[in-house]
Amino acid sequence: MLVQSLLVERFSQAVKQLGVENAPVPLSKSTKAGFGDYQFNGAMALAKQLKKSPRDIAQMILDKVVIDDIADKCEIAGPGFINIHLSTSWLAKQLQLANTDSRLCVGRQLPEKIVVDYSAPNLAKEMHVGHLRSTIIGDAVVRVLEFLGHEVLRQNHMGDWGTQFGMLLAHLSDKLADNQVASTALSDLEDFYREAKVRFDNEDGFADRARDYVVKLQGGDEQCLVLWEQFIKVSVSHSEEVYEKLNVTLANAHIMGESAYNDDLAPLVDDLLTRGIAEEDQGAKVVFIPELADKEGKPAVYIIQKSGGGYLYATTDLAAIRYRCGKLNTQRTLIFTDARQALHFKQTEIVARKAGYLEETQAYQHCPFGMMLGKDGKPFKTRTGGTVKLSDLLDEAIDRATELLSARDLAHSESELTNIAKTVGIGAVKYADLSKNRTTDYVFDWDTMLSFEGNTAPYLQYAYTRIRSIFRKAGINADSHEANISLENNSEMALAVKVLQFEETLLSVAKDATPHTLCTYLYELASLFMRFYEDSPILKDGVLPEQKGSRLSLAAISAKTLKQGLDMLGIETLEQM
RNA sequence: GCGUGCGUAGCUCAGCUGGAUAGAGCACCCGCCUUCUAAGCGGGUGGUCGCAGGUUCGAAUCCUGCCGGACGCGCCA
Repeated sequence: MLVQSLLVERFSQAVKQLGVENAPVPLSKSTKAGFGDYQFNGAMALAKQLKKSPRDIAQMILDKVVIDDIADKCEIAGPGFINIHLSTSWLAKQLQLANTDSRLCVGRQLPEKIVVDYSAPNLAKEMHVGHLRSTIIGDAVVRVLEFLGHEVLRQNHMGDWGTQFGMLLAHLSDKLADNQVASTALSDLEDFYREAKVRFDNEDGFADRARDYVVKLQGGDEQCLVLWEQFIKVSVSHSEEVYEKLNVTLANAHIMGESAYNDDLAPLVDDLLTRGIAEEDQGAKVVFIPELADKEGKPAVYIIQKSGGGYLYATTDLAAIRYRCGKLNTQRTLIFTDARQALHFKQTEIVARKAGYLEETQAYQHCPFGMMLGKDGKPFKTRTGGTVKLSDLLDEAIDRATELLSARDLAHSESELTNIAKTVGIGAVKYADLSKNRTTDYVFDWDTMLSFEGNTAPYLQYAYTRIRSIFRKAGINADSHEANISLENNSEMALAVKVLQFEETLLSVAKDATPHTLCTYLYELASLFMRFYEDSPILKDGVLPEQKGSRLSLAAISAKTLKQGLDMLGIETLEQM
């Protein structure tokens, strides 16, 4: 149900009848509870044009607008606002429809084929907290897009082909020669990387061997590839552990690492050269981009092949576009990486469009996110200067949840306790990250990240368990409870309006790739449910049977919406906590 | 130097196409558990929305300039 669109439609009809063509119809949710549910703000803007006072115009619009079926009353307020109070019976009817529909009356969009490129860890190292954002924001967007009916192709553009692999492979080959097994040698990737780096910097001849390995690897040397595959296999299994713990939908099948495009790099450079899009400059193959010229008219430079012959990530990303937009024929590509790469993707898009790898109808959307900073405002590091491993953060979250749970006197079994701690802890970490606007830098703080109070995932999960508990106690199946709804008090009304705003929230998330708006929505929904819960008793004595049925329906649709919404954030719900 | 994005309560952050008295959470203060889970609810303290102009009936939001710090700008990804 798209309430706002419906109202916009009605009001634009009315405005048209005033003889104004193409006037904007500024209509939005009301900013305050006393101002109705939605407000129309267009009367003021029309005052000059129609040479009438805004309040008179508001009255004229009210005379024309057909809205009696949706709204109980519309009133003119202040300079000429029209405050719309939705009809209680209409709201009740919409809620009932949603309550009996498995999709909560959220429509399916015209399906698009969409590639979502996210997570993309560097396989040379272990995943650290910085990878959290790309992974879970991307995953949430994927889930929303799929729920809305799109065909989504997840692609994990893993960093599995860089220069640093020479060093790592040289080190690994020595370890294996010492009869070590790859999985034990690589049990801690951070340590392994550090050891290799020390040797690279200090040990005679090691750096040369490392460089040799790079050349051999990119040249397709058999033995070298075997070694590489062992390394990748162990490293990928590390990431998979994290994905599993994080409840992320990324799987093995979604891996499309940098190496996957290796064979296409040389032909791609050839193609751009022969078509005159790229040229040689200072020994390198480059594309000049006049669209991004500086003040003196000097075009930006986009290097696709180094003077030594090596390829860069620009080449790989162009190849990725060729594959996704050419072979897979997708209509939209979403890429989640940090904001520092914004210029690179802008240039990549320009070049790809010029070369025709990207058609005009194909959208290419870089979805940047800010850096994670420490409390001092500098890039986040541990006290010793290293990064925080993602798996350590998640373990800490589960530990703190376990601690909190055992301090409570609840009759949970050991296995329930483990499950609740995991669900709450992981949920809290994910929500802390997802609830922030992704585009700006943000401060990492253990206590904020691992808080279980206020605007957090546990709050949402708790609201859900409260509802489940009511149904358990009443012995009623929440999924099949469809009693009539009648909205009688303010908290019921407010909750009802919020429930019906679910679909417009999802559309906004899908359009802008911003899951934090879904977080805000769910928090407001849960918050309104909590208020309803406090002042509208359901199972207590003195509640009339119809009232009980209606309130149970309201609780049921709230629970379904919460669960569905949390599911799209990749956050699990619980029956009890 | 040029470009991108940012500056909102003590802290962490929302604030969509300009709308009425700028909102949450945390922290702090005061209330609320013999009846649906207190990971909760109600109330309170706390703001020159970086500064100065401009556009507008109306600006945290749009434009310009300045200040502050962040990131990026030819062989890393």
